[in-house]
Amino acid sequence: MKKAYHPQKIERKWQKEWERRGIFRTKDNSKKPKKYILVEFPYPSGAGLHLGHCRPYVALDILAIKKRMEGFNVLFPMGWDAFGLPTENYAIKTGIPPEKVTKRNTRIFKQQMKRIGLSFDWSREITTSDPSYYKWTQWIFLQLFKHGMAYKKRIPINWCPSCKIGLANEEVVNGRCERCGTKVVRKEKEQWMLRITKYAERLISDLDKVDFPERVKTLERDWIGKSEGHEVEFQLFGLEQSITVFTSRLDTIFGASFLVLSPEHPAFPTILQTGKIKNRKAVEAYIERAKNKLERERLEKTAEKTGVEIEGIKAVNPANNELMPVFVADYVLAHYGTGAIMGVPAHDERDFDFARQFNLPLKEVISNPSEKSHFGFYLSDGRYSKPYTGEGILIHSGRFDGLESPKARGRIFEFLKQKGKARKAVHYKLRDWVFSRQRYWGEPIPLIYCPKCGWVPVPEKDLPVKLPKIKNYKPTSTGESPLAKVKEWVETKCPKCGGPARRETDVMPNWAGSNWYYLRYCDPKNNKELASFKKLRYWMPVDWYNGGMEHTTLHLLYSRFIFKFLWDIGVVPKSIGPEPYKKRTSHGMVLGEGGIKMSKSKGNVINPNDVIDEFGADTLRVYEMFMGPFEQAIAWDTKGVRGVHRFLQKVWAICTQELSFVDASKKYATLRALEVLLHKTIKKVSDDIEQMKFNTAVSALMEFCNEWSRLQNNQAALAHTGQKKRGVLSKRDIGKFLKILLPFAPHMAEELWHLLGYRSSIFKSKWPRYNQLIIKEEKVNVVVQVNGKKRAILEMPRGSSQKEVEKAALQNPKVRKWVSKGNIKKKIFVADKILNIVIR
RNA sequence: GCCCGGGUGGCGGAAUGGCAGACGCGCAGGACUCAAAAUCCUGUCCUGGCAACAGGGUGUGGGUUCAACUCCCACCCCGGGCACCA
Repeated sequence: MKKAYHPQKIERKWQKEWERRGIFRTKDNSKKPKKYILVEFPYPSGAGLHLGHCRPYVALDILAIKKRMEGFNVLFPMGWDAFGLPTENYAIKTGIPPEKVTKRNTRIFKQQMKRIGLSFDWSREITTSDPSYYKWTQWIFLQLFKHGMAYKKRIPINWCPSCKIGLANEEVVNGRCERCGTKVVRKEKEQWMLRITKYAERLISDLDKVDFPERVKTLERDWIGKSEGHEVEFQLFGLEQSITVFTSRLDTIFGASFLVLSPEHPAFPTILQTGKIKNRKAVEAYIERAKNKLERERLEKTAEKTGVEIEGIKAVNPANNELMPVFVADYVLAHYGTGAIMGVPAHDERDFDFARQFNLPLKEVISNPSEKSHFGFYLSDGRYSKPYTGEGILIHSGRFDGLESPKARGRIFEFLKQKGKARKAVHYKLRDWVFSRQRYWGEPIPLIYCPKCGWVPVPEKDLPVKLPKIKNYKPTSTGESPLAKVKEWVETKCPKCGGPARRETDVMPNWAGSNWYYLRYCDPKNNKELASFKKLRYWMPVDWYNGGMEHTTLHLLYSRFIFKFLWDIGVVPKSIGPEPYKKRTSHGMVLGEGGIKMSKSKGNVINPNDVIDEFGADTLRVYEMFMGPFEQAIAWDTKGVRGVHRFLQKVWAICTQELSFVDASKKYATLRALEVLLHKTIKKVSDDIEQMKFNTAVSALMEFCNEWSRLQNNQAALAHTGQKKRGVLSKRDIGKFLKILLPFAPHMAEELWHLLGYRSSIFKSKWPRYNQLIIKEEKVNVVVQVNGKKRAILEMPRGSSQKEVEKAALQNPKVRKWVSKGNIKKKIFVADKILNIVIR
C-alpha cells in the first residue's frame, strides 16, 4: 500500500492533466464575484527564469488558488514584457532577429513556469512585442498625441556613448548608464515627451484611494515632490524686466539679500542686451561653461558653489524695497520652479554656502524658538557656522515682526498681492517623461513628418506600424535609430496631403507596453479595440497587484498615469474609477547563498530547474514561501530546501499511512485533540495567506503534521479505543488538510486527494472553513505571575473566571510559596491568558 | 543631509502589551547499518546546580505599565530611496 514519494512522476502527470482538463481557464461571463490577481510579467531574458521570479509567482498563485476555492471567478494571467535592450544587444552581436530570440526565450520561460505548477490562464498570454499587441500601444500613443499629451522638444538628454541611446533620468544611476555602466554625457536631441506632469497632482492625491504599502506611497509622493509656495516678482532696478522667483518660505523674504538666476534662465538674452551690464563677457562665459557641464557634475559638490555677479544691475526686494545684487549660478536649476530664486543666506543652507563664498551680507529674520539667543550661526571668531532653516518667529521684518512663520507667510502674501507682486504657486519635482529611444527593438512611434503639414498621425486603420525586418541592428553613429537606414520604410506619403513624407524612426521606451497590459488581459484577442467595455467593466480594477519595489517610481507611476489618461478620454469605463490597481504588494529579492546578490559574474546563480530536478516543484514552492517574510530580501539556503523536502516526505508518509486506515475501516472519527488543531491550522493558514505571511502559514502546516505524526505513532493514544490500530484523522479531515496544503504543494495535494478516493480535481473543491466552536472548546494555559514573574502555568477550561483561576493558583504550591513572601496588594486578571498577583 | 525600513540564539526567523526564541536549518548524543548516506528518536538562549530550581537575557541609555521584543523619549549601528527641487 505504501508508495514512496516521487515528485517528478506525480508533478509531470498532474501538470499534463490540469492542462488537458483546462482547470485554470478563466471564463468572462460568470455570476461569481470576480478577483483580478496580477503579478508583474517578466522580461524574457536569455538567462531563463530565476529563483527571484518564482517567489512572487508562487505567492500570488497561492492567493489565486485560494480565491478560486472560495468561490471567486479569478483572473490570473501571465505574459511577456518583451521589448528591451538585452535582446537588441544580443541581436547586434549575433545578427539573430530579436523576435526570434524573444520567441525562444518566452518558450523557455513558459515551460519553466509550467514546471512550477503555476495556475496561470495561458489562453490569455500576451507578448508586448507582438504586432497584434503593440498595435494598441501605438494607438494609445496616437491618443496622447491628439490630446496634446505628447510633444517633441529639443532637450539636453542623458546620452550613453556606448549604447548610443538617450536615457530617461530614471535610467541613469549615479551618473552612469543603468544597463552598461558607461558614464553618461549631455547631448541635445529632439525627443518625444509625455506630459506626465499634468497628472502630478492627481498621481499624488489619488494615492488616498488605493491600498498600497505606506512606503510605496511615500516613495511616489517624494518622487513627484509637490511643493506649495509663492511666486514673487522682483523688479530689476531701472529696467522693464522683472524676475519671478518661487519660494516656499515667503516668511523669510525680508532676509533676502541677493537674487540668483540659473544659467539657462530665459531672461538672459534680453538682460544681456540692455547694455547696462558691466561684465557681460564673464557672465556669458559662465553660462557657456554651465551648459556643457553634465547636470550630474553640477550637483556633485554641494558646499562649494560657483557663480558670477551680473554687475550693473540690481533687483528690488518687493517687501522692503531694498536693492540687492543679482547673480547667475548653476546651483539654481532651470527646470524647477521659475529657474530663479531669492537668496536668504540666514535661513537656507545653499544660500548660506553661496553667501559665504561671495562674502554676501546675512540677515536673520526668523528666530529659532528653541534657542535663547539669536545669531546662532556666528562662530566665536565672527564667522558663520550654519543657518537656521526651521520655522520660528519673525524679526527684522518690519510690521510682520512677532508673527509665526505660517501666519507670516499669509500676511506677507496679502501685502505683496495687493502690490501685484505675488501669487500662490505649486511646483513639482516630477518632470515630463522622455518617451523616444533611438533604437530598433521597440514600438515604432506611429507618426509621419510632412514638410507641409508637420507631424501627422498614422491613420488608425493603418496600425500597427510594424517594425521592418533589418540586418544591422546597430544605431547610427549620429545616434539615430537603425530604422533611419531603412529607406523604403522611412519614405512614405503624408496621410493628410499625400505629398512625400518621412516616418518617425524613434521607438518607444521599454515601459510603453507595460503601461496598459493589465487592460489587455481582460480581452486579449480583441482586434477592434484595446479591450471591450463589457469585459473591462467586469474585470477592472486589478484587485491585487504584486511587483518589485524597484518599479515604484517607474512602471507603477507610469502605468497609473496612462490609465488616468485613458480614463479621462473615455477609452476605459468610468465605473472602474481613476486608479487601475486597488491593492499593491511587493516581494523581497532572493539573494544568493550567504546574502550576496545572485549574478552570473559571481557564479552563484541557482537555476530553478535544478532545484525541481532534485527535489520537485512542490519543494521549491514551499521553500520559497517558508524561507522568510515575503516582503523581505532573503538568502537562498540549500540546506533549508532539504528541510522543506523532508517535511513534504513526512507529509507523504503520514498521509499514505493514514489512507491505509481509511481503507480498512471506513468510519472513524478524528481524535479530538487533532481535530482542534486542524481547525486552528485552517484558521491560521487562511488568515496568513491573506496577509502574505506565508512563512508562518507553512510553519503552521508543519506543526500540524508533527502532531499528527506524533499521535499516529502514539500507541497509548490508540490503545484506549480498544482497537489495536486505527487512524487518527477521518477521511473528511484528511481532505481538509490537503486543501490547505494545496496552494503550497499542489501536485502532492492533488495526488493524495485522488488516492483518498476523489475523482474530480481538488482545485474544484471548496476552501475549508474552520469551526469557531471546536477551536474554542479546548483548554487554555493560564500563566500565573507573582510580581510580573512567571511562577506557574495552569491548564484551565477556556473562559474560566478570575475566581476559579485564583482558587487554582493558590492551590499551586509554587504560587503559594511566592505569594507567602508578602501581602497581596493587587490582582490583575486577563481571561484565558494571565493572572498577575502583586505582593509587597 | 532628508525620508522610509530594520536590529531577537551559531543561522533564517516566530511572538505587536500578557509563557521570548514557534517552525526550520545547523550542531551534539542515540537507534538502524559491516560502514556511509538517507531515515527515525532525544537534546540544544546564557550563568550556577546532579537535579528540582534560581538568576540573567530581544542594539544602547532612560521612561510609561501589575506586565515591554512590542508603547514613548534620546542615542548607536545596518539596509534601501532621494539628494543644491528653493
